[in-house]
Amino acid sequence: MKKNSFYITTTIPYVNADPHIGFALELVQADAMARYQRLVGRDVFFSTGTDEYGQKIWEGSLKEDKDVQSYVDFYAEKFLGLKDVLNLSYDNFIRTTSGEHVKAAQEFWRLCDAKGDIYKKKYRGLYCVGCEKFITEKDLMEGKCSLHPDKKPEMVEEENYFFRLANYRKQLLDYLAKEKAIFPEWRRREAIDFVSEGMEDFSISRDKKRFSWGVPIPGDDAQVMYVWFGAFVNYLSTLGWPDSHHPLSPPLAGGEGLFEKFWVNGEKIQIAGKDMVKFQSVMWQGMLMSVGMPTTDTIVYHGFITGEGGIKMSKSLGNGIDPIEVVKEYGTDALRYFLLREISSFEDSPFTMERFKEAYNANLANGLGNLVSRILTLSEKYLNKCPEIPEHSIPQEWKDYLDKFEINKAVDFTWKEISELDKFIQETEPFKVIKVDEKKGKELISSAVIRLYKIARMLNPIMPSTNELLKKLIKENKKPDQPLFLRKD
RNA sequence: GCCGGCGUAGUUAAACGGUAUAACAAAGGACUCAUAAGCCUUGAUCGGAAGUUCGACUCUUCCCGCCGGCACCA
Repeated sequence: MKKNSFYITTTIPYVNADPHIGFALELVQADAMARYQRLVGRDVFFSTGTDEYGQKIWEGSLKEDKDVQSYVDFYAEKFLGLKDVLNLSYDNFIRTTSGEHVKAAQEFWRLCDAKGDIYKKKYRGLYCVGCEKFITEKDLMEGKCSLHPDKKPEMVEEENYFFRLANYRKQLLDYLAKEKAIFPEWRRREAIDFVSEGMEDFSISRDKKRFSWGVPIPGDDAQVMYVWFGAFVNYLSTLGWPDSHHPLSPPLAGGEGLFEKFWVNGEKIQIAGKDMVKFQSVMWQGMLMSVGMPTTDTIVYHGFITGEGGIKMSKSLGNGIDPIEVVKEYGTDALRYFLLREISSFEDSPFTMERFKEAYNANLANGLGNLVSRILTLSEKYLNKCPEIPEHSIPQEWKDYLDKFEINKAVDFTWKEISELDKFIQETEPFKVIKVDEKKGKELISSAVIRLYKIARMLNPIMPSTNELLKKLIKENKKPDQPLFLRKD
């Protein structure tokens, strides 16, 4: 039996660059799942936000010669702007620099500390004065820092706080033994391997002497929280934890707050990139175990968007795609369509404008758009009003796909219906029948309209605006004034 | 090096121990309600080699190529 409350989050990106297409994918996937769950009648809370603390941010602000707060405000604004660009339906946007979040992160720290899972330990590592940070083997070139070969790396010792992740090895393995813990299923092995192959405690603080842009640690002025530790807590602070009364929502019926309703009693889903497995499915789950909170039910990992031929997108190659530019030219729903259907839900997929245009012309202009014109032109001309639409006509197969997070398959299914409806018109020829047998012709047209409405319903999570427009046109029995999707040449 | 994934028509993908399933692109055809759209027809011997089997794209081994993980950069 499914829980009625459904909670879904994305990861929160670092605000040191413009939003890229990969994060747009994550947002749109989460949004589609949130809309789907609402469609089937569940109570949904969908959260996203930005991670604004940490060394990279600090360095970024110095580079742009900006005050760090105005630097993060500037970039956070861009991420907030995606709400309109991508037509997102999130319920809250949490910034890690917000007062509520800082408070929550500190409270979480206290709970872990009270449990005895936080301790101080000396950390020894190679420190590069040029980089002003610890460097690892990978950064070394012939024993010297690759960025500062003139400066000799020093062995430096620093005392940090550590989290006793290793205490939770067994519990984590039990957690990861559940098939539902990770989607796609085969990524679970990666997490299990990580836990069983000598997973160690991890450091959760940084010395303020080096940088201070982080959440202050309760009871220790000399250190700030390491970004990971604090950032994870956004999944709780966005629900108003630890306060039971969140400004977003007055206490719910029965005195239950958002945190209780969604984190304690709801189904909890996180969406993240495939590089996050050990962070989200291991460290974060270990932290939840420490404070005795329920773990995340399922974490769904998507692949990366690449350039032509599976090559990583990068500025130097100039093969990057700006989601905002795509939306400007093709519209929000076209981008959502492409991300949710043509990009694999789980694996890496290439995104090029050429590919995008082909998919747009074939499936949106020639496919959906043309079908809508076809049917509504006939119905406007020959029917007095919209035929009666049956209440429940969402196919179970479509729901099954979405329940497994196989968004592309759900969209494939929808497009198969579109193609079959095209064939139905081709074969039954209502446009001819209507001239010789009015009753039969009207029946055929009505049946096409009803089938189109069913398709419109399935568009709800994928292309929300198109879904609304289409339902409206069908109800009003009007053909569109302008093509839904103009062909691009 | 170790662990895992991948390599199928021009492209993106699917399937299965018994002679390969689609979509897009391309070419040709009959039609016309529609956005010169839609419909029909046409192509791959499955990265390479060997083996198991009556039979392998599907199982095993080796090789080649690509990708991810092997933690504190997020």
